[in-house]
Parts: sequence; C-alpha cells; structure tokens
Amino acid sequence: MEILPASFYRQDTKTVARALLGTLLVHEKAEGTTIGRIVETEAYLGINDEASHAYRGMTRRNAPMFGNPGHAYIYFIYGMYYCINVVTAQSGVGEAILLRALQPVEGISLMEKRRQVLDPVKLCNGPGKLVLAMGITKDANGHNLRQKPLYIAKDKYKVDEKEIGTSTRVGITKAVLLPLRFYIKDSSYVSKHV
DNA sequence: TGCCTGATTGCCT
DNA sequence: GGCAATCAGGCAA
Repeated sequence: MEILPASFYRQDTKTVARALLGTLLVHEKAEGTTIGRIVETEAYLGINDEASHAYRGMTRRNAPMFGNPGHAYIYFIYGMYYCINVVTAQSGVGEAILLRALQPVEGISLMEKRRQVLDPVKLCNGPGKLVLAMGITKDANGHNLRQKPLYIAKDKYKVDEKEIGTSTRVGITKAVLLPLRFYIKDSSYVSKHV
C-alpha cells in the first residue's frame, strides 16, 4: 500500500477532490480490515462558500477543518450520523472534502455485519453509511490520514479525467448551484445517479 | 419509482 | 430555539 503523501493534500481543494477518486480508504482494526475505493467526493471551500462549515470562521466543531491538510474532520449530523472529510489546501484556510461513497473492496462481510445490510451497493453509498461500514468513529476526528490504522492509499488502477462526472452538491440549502461534487461516472456505487 | 416524514442530538445564533 | 453536508421506511401512483 502506497500511502498518499502530505503534498497531495496541499493542492487546490477541487484538484484534490478529483484526484481522490479511485484511491483507497483503509481501516485496520482488531476485528478486521476494511477497504473502500472512493467513487464520490464533494469539495467544501473556505469563508466564501456559504454551504461550508468554515463559512463563518473557526468554531469548536469545525476546528479540524482549519488544521493540517491530510487530516480527518469528522462531524456529527442529524442527531445520529457521522460524516468524514479530508482537510485540504493550507492550514488556516478551512477547506475539506466530504467522502460521499465507496466501492467496497475488502472486508465486505464485516461491512455487512456493521451495516446490517447485504446488498454490496448499499453498504457505502452515502456519507453516513460509509462511516458505519468502515467502523469509523468520532475518535478519528483530527487523525492524520497518512497513519495507521486509518489511511488513504493509491490504487493500482488510475482514474482518467474522462471518467469523472461533476454535479451540484447533495443535501445542502445554500450555494446550491456550485458544481463541487465529483464522482466516477460509470460506478454503480455512488450515492445518487443524476 | 419517487416524494415525504420521523428519528435524535450537538452546536451556533 | 432551531437547524443540520442523512437514512430508511411508508404510502401514493
């Protein structure tokens, strides 16, 4: 496994959001290792993006967004779900990428057990679902995604620019029109087919 | 298939 | 006090 270098995350946020497609999210736990191929991402920009948690500046909740690029920002939403983001750009800027869907690669039976679902398509096709399937908890908030047990690595298959689709972001009520959602067009593991 | 709703809680205004 | 980067299930067509 070749873990993505710190320099990868210091690029422009939209560039990283595209480049993350096709990479592998790996979680090594005592109960087993789970791996998912990232097939859908959304970019959340800094203080000019109304839909971003960083829009009103740093608060207790979003502080990790303003921290080190390549670290995780995990937040609690709707009273029952967690979502995981990857911090990008530079420290202090407050930009991050929401991981919205994965194609299960390894540890599928463990994912099925955690999710109480058998259909492989439904295991990780949403931000809340993939966090559950991968066994990620709020303890990983601020974790460096270049370190075990939770990290992002290159896959042997490279995604071509032509395979990437763009759309508006899902589930937000502000800055609705910005084309900041990226996904692998022919993947059946994305959260929404538009 | 697709729209609508309830569940449930931490955080910001 | 109200809302939120969600999800699953129910009901209508």
